[in-house]
Amino acid sequence: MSSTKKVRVRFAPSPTGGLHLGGVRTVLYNYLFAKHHGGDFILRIEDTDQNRYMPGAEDYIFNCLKWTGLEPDESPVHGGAFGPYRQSERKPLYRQYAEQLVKNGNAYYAFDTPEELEKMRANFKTEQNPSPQYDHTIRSAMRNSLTLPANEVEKLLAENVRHVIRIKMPENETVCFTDMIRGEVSFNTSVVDDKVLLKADGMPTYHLAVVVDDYLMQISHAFRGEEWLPSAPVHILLWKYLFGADAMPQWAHLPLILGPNGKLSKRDGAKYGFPVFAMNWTNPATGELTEGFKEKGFLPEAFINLLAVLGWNDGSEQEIFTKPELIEKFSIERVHSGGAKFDYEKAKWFNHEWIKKLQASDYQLQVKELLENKGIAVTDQAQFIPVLDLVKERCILLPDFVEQAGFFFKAPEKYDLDAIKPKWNESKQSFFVALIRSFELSNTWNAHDLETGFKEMAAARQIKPGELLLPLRIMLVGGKFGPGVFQIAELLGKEETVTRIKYLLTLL
RNA sequence: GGCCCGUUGGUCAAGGGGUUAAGACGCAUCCCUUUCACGGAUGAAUCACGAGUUCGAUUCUCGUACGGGCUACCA
Repeated sequence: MSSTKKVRVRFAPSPTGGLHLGGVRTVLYNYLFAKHHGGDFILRIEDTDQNRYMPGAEDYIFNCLKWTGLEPDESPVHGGAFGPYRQSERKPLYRQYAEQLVKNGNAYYAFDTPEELEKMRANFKTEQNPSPQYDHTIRSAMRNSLTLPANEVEKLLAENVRHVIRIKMPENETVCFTDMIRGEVSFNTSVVDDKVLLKADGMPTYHLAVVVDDYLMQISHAFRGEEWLPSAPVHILLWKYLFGADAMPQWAHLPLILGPNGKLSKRDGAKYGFPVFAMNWTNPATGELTEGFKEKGFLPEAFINLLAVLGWNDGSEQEIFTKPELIEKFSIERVHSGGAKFDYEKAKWFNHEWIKKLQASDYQLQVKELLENKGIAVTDQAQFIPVLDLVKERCILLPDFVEQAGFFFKAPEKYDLDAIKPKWNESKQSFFVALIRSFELSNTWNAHDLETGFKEMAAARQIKPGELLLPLRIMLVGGKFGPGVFQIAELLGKEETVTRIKYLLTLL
């Protein structure tokens, strides 16, 4: 391992839609690795396929990075010395590398039309080989610079006939490399096809672009999803042909995050009721909305934490990690090689832990907005933080605060009267009338004194406090939930407490 | 079909030739709490299978099965 080289890693999404769990985790691992080693985290936009380009997707990606706090050091918006960071803006760069490969005999021009390719696939398709590839067994039957006479190739090129450049995969060679997560991985070149490197529109494919840009941007370590493993031999060979194997970054292929049935898809989210994208994403073409973790009520700290330990752990029993702790402890070698099924129940547990761990002031703004959206105005700012602190252990997702804290700022709309009525009687009625009186007369107002006074009154009337506590709770809260009833009364204030008791008495 | 990767409780996982095979989520029971939670305790539940190597395999090797990924002028 050459440790002299500065650590530079990149996340290279294509702006084709929302950013899902796996993508964010790849960002996270890149980010953590870079920061751990004092290196740079680069974001490169891989927009070489104009057919799949989705307006808004690039801004969306940056918004997700901002929300998660995983901001790059270099990117199309952050700048940097290795730009441009959008592959579409680098288009003129790639052709020379492809041509160099042709010149050296490692690639060739192919003039086959889409129709001809389709025909080839249909012709060679058999039961044993349902998806024939453009490989060493088939390229001799196609129209390319390997089969056509040199003068005709020149003529076609001169006439600007649409063509691509394909890599010429060697026959029966073994390509192997050491993956930082899975160790030695090897392939036989005979079974990998002659991938297109430069498309007919002059844009590079991923295969060429990733190698050229990783080289030009001096990437030291390349992390990507396991789905790229089968095309790794193409990239390894390209590195060897173009820049030398020594210059090649170290690879790590991250395990996939699985849904209930295989690779996690946004469909799984819709089907099983959990988010798959980091933030809400609306497909501009269809208007279809896919829910995000942010809007579902996850804290970014929790989101990062749960993603980090989905496929990685530090060997200890620790599960809750702050970002600085992750940066300190992360190592790519401790990432598992096996895929992990995403467990939404555990994800919620992480969020719950973080709601408890963080200060209420850290997320008060989000909660206030949630309340206001439900028509609950927070007028008393001084009470707001104490209220949140009082109820936060009951909240798993941010929207839970609406139910748990809402009644402090707006009287309940519904009361669980059925919980009181069956056992209601005259003596209880008169107790509460007296309680109102004593509350009105009291000149202190804190939970402890309230409770003492309440219990003394109950004892004097020979009623068990337990018989009275639940009714009082319903009067103040509306239902059988929430913190200690006298703590609620304290925060509610004398006036509001009395008002609510009086109102409920009229309903009983 | 071919190729590649993987496989420890339902899920995330530690461990890695000899262990009572950690821990967490979830689930169940109990304690605390005159609500709901939080917290605490306990419990059920795991090394895919078959060969080999070995005094001894969950751990190493090879097969098999199963799961997943890839197989586009998509990334």
